[in-house]
Parts: sequence; C-alpha cells; structure tokens
Amino acid sequence: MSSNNFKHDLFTQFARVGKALSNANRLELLEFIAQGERTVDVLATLAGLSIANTSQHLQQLRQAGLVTARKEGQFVSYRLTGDDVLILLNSLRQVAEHHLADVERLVNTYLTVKDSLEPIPANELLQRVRDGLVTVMDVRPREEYDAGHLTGAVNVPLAELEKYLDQLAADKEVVAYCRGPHCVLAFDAVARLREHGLKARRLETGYPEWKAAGLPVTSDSRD
Amino acid sequence: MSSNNFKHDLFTQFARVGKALSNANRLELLEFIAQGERTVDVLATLAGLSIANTSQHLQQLRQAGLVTARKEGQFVSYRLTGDDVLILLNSLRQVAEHHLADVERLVNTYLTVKDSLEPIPANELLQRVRDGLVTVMDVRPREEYDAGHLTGAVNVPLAELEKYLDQLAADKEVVAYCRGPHCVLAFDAVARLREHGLKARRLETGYPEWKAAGLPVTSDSRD
DNA sequence: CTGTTATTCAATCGACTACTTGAATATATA
DNA sequence: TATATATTCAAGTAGTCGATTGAATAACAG
Repeated sequence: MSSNNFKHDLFTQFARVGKALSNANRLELLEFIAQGERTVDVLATLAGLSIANTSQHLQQLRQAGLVTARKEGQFVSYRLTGDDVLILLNSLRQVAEHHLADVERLVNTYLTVKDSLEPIPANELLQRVRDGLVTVMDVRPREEYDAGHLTGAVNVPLAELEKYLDQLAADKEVVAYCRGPHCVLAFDAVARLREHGLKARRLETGYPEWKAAGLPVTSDSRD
Repeated sequence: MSSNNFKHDLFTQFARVGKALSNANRLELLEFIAQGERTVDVLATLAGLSIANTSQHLQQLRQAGLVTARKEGQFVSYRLTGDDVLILLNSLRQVAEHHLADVERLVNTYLTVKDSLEPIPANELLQRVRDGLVTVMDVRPREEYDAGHLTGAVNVPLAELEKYLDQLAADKEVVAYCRGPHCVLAFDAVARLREHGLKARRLETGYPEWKAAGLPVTSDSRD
C-alpha cells in the first residue's frame, strides 16, 4: 500500500525535527539563536562547545528546518526560520515541565525561592511600564542586550548589579528578565535586589518570547 | 558556575522529550494513542510493528512523560498524559510542514490538492455548506455526535471511515472536524481521505468552538 | 495445576550519534 | 601575493539506538 508508505514517510520527516530536538546542546544553541542572529563562533563560545562541533549541530538544525544560515563576509549567521519554531520550543518545555518529575526536582533544587519570586506576565508588565510604575532591567550580557531588548529596559549585567543599586529609583519596582523562562540570571538578580531591600520580580518569560509576541523591542545595532 | 550545570541539566531533560519524538514509529504510535486509550497489541497491529518492539517504544514514550500506562486485567492501556502533548505534536507537525521542503514535496506528490494543509475557517465552511460545495464529516464517536454536531454533518467514526468511502460524493470536498483545533481525529481523517484520492481538509476549530460561536448545531437526542 | 494470552525483559547485531582532530575552503587583510 | 580568520568537511572512536529473537512475568481459563 503506497498510502501507508506516505504516512510513514511523513512521520519520518516529522521525526527529523524531533531528532534535532533530541540533544541538549542543540536545544541550548536554539535558545541562543532564538534571541537573535548569531555567528558560529559566538554560539560555540556561549554553549561551551568546539567550533567544529557547533558547526555540525547547526547543520543538523538547518537540515531539520529549524534555523537558516546567512553568509556575510567571512561570517555565517544563523537565525530561527520562524516564530513557529519558538512555539514548538515552548511547548516542548511545557510538556517537559509538566510531565517529567526530574525537571520539577531540578527546578526546586536550584531555585529554592521559586514561588516567592512571583513572575509578572508580559502583558501586565507592558501596562505597568506605560504607567511608569516599574524599572525594566535586562540582566543579560551587553552584546545580547545590544542585539535586541525590551523597549525601555536598562542593561545591568549581573556582575555589575551592585554598582547600579543607587541609581535605581527606590520607589519603583524592578522587573528583571533575561533569555527565557528558565534563564537563571533573572532569578539571581531578583534575589540580590531583594537582599538590598528593593521590590523586585522577574518577567514570566524572556526576551525571545516578548519579541515573538510582537511587543515593543529595540536594537542598538543592525540585527 | 552552578547555574551552567543547572541549565545544562534542564536542557538534558528537555532533550529526553525531543528524543522520544525522534523516531517515526514512535510518532505514529503517539498519533494512535492520541485518538484514545489503546492496548499494546492493538498499537502494534496499527503500526505494523512487533509486539516487543512496540512495548519498547511505549516505554520510551512513558519515560519521556508523553504517555501513561494503566493495567486492567491482562491488558495494559496507554494514553497521552495531557492535552499539552497534543499541542506539542501539532506544533511539531506545523514546523515540519512549514520548513521541511521534503514534506511539501511528499505532500504534493501524494495529494492532489495543493493548499490542502490549510484548515478551513468556520465562517468559510458555513458559506460553502450553503453553496452545497462540501460534505461535512464529524469523525467523533457516535455518542459525541449524538450529543450535538454541526447541522448537516454526517457522522463517520474514524474506525469506519473506509466503509463510507463509496458513499461520499466524489466531486464534493470533504471537511472533517472533531473535538477542537488540536484533535487529531480530524487530521487523521483528512490524511486517510486523501490517501484514497479525495479532496479533504479539516475545520480550523472543532465542535465546541463552532457551538460557542453561535453557529447552527443539531442534537439528535435529549441533551 | 496446566496451558494460554498479554506484556515486558534480556541479549544481540548492524547502523547511527556525538565529539575530537586535522585538513580544506572561502573571505578578508596586509 | 601571502597570511590570518571563519567556517565546513572528513575520518576515527566510543557509545547509543532500533529491531529481532527468545525467555520471563503475570493474569486468566479450564
């Protein structure tokens, strides 16, 4: 029956996408790429992989249709092929969180104060920004901030957080965000801000999701 | 940095889910399970696999948190752990359809209708029903159909689909629907109808949404 | 208790995966 | 033109995966 073959062929193609998602390093690379176009060696550095290895992973992602490459001079930049990839990644994460006991255990182990950190949803943050009630703080490294950030956010790399303390308006609540819902930088920032007596929460999601939702972003360079 | 380990551990867990989705046979099993609880040997028959092999795949799916098992007498029945798994499967399919050239080639090779993967919106369906251009097919089990269905729809439970093939007007397009936008029954029905050379699409939403929109419904029994 | 059925476990084999190393291919710069 | 840089390709190794086969559980029937 050729129809059975059709079905099986189709599932084989779907499985190619699944296979691309079956490796932790590739998922991490995807998360970095989700924040904006990245070159190979930047990605290798961010993920802590060798360049050749990174290149190979990127080609698997490309063959699975999750990323596309663009060559500019000596550099090859990768970016997601579309917002549906982001949706796919988020539903993967959601299923994993929901159904894998190990994930919950992990999160609880590392993020002891999880519930006290009440994340703020994106739409609520948007409203509060408009009302001038909050300071939005981007705690990612400067390069990532430059590549794109929430409009109105200030960049405070985690290492320099303490330097900026007295520049923060004491009456405004601080909302920190970073790369995604599981990015620990924002958790750390909130914990440290609170140690210094400031009101602080974190954004429920992260920069890629904010951007994908069509909410206002700013990039300081091309990108 | 302990946070790097945390992050990597987390991605390793996500990758477990991805790995479960990385094999065509497992994806096919998942689709069958999505239609309702199934026992091991039924699944083995449906997928054309040996029982031992099916059992192994099912356990991988279970360890990835995608399905759960329930033992009743001699039989072990598997079902999806939740609706978010369905959402994940659909976004996987969507990304694959969107970005894998091979999928498009496959679909175009086997299917006569080109824009066929696009679901039809409710208002458009309503118009086409009035124009007598389509056969509306409710692929849910009979009890659900009896409790309420789109006015004018015929009930063809998925298991009996092949029996009804010659009763379908060959010149009319078939529009299948079931429980909601992510209900796989309709996907499956469309795929199988197309395998038999019929024009088929699925309704963008499902019965609950149709009813909620105030569009015409009929119930055959009390209710 | 014996035999049957449904499912899982265990052992095996060929194929594939992740990563490393070192070379090849472009592209820019001096 | 020669040289450095960014990326990809190719080959090799240890480890994992998918499927088959046959045995091991477990629940039921006679």
